[in-house]
Amino acid sequence: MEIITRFAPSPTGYIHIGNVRSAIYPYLLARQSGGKLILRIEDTDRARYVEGATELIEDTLEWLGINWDEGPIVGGPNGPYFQSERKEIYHEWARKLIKAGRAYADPTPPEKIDEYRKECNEKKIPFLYRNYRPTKTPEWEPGIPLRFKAEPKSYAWHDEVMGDMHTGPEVLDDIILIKKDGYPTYNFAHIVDDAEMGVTHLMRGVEYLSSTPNYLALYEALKLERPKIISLPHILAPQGNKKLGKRDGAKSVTEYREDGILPEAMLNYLACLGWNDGTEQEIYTKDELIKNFSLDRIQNSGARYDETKLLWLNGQWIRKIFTEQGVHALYERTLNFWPESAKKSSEDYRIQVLSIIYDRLKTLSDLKEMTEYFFTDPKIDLDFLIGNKFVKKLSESELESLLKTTIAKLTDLKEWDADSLQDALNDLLKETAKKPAELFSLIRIAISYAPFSPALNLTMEVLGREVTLARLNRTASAI
RNA sequence: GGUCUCGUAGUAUAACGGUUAGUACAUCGGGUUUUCAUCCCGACAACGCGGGUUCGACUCCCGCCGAGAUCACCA
Repeated sequence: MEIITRFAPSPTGYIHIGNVRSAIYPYLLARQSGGKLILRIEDTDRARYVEGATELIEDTLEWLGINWDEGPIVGGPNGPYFQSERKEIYHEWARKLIKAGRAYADPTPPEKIDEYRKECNEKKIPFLYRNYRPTKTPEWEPGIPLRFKAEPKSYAWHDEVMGDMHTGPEVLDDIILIKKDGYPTYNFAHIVDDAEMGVTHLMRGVEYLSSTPNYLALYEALKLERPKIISLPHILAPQGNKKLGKRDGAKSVTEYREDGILPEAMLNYLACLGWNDGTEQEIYTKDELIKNFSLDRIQNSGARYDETKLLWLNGQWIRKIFTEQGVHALYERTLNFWPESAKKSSEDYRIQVLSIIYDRLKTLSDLKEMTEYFFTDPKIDLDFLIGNKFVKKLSESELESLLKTTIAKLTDLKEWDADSLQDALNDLLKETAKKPAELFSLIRIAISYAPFSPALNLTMEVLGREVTLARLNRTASAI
């Protein structure tokens, strides 16, 4: 049997890390089995609809490398893929239900319903609308909400993540199928759509677990086969025990793109939050995730979102891309992250810088802070010298003569490459009888005035003879 | 309140009847001729509690405690 999964967001804003996993897992499952992923936009709530949200969702999925087989943009045989354009389909199914005596138009005004609810709350008994069913119901027509006529009974089902489930009749109620405005509720629409689109595996957040019996009743009344049900635990906010949401400052997935997170790292991190394959592997490519993913190893408790680990993974991925695909491949990813001053320099030079700095990057945006001095002469700040625990022991005249000796040595250097530079530096250590910590710190500060930088010889090689000597001279005369 | 779910180090997780309870991130030490990072080595640190069942329980059962979800003409 072909596996067909779906991701069905409502276009009310961006996708954040708390809910993107319900796109990732269906994607992995579909791809691993050679099945299909459907993207469906659930836009039946016109009040909450946000212009441009659909594009935001598509953009996020594309960035993560999650492509869909049916849905907006790509189309498909079961369209339209926007619920707002499927009104007639829902009405058709609704009429079947009415005909079978399983749905009724409900003329009760909302205020009356609130009263019923209050009454129950006061008596501390559960509020069930089916106990207040109107005795006389009109013919259904647009403008009147349509309710399901529930039959109180027990249900048992299997949830691929949560295990065997069962509930009593007390959870079944007359849920609204079609709203006053003629649009279906989620409760009704998703069932119709999943059936029409042939969805076999239904993955969604655990928040739907408690309404599942009502959906089961609906499948039954509609004479539909129910799909496999998979409830995904929540991702928890870093603080407290709440599910991660926009109110906790959950950033949009694509915001991480601007922050210099690689999509590979993001996908890797999110997929492994609440799922593991039982091995001790930490770094997974998309293909490895597809290959190893399995429903039965999805965690059944919530997982806390931890940005530290994401950052670590991102660093790993930066290095992985560098070693496996080369500097150029990594460079392609960095285009938007260089400091302003880098624009003057050649691409070739930027690539040289990247190849010596890449293993210090946690995010691509670190480039801005970390490479400035490669492109523009740093401001001389003698506090760097005073603040260094080795350099500060040396007197001013000593500093000056050390710099002079270094300048002389480097001026005479035949070849300006990493090896020759290292040899020269080693000679200087001998000649001046200084410790590496003293001499190298001094030189490093003089040419970069940065809190950290790559190995000295590599930094000088990339900067070039002219710039290196000029910077050493500048410091020598500033002391 | 009803119904349902979950509970291994700070975090993510492994082990699912017999292990010194494993791994990774974080933290703290140490190493790799300067710094920061990488890399390597080491340390700290966990089975929510209480009863059973069993020769033996993190693992099975019961109770408690704690946490979460849901009870909308939102999805």
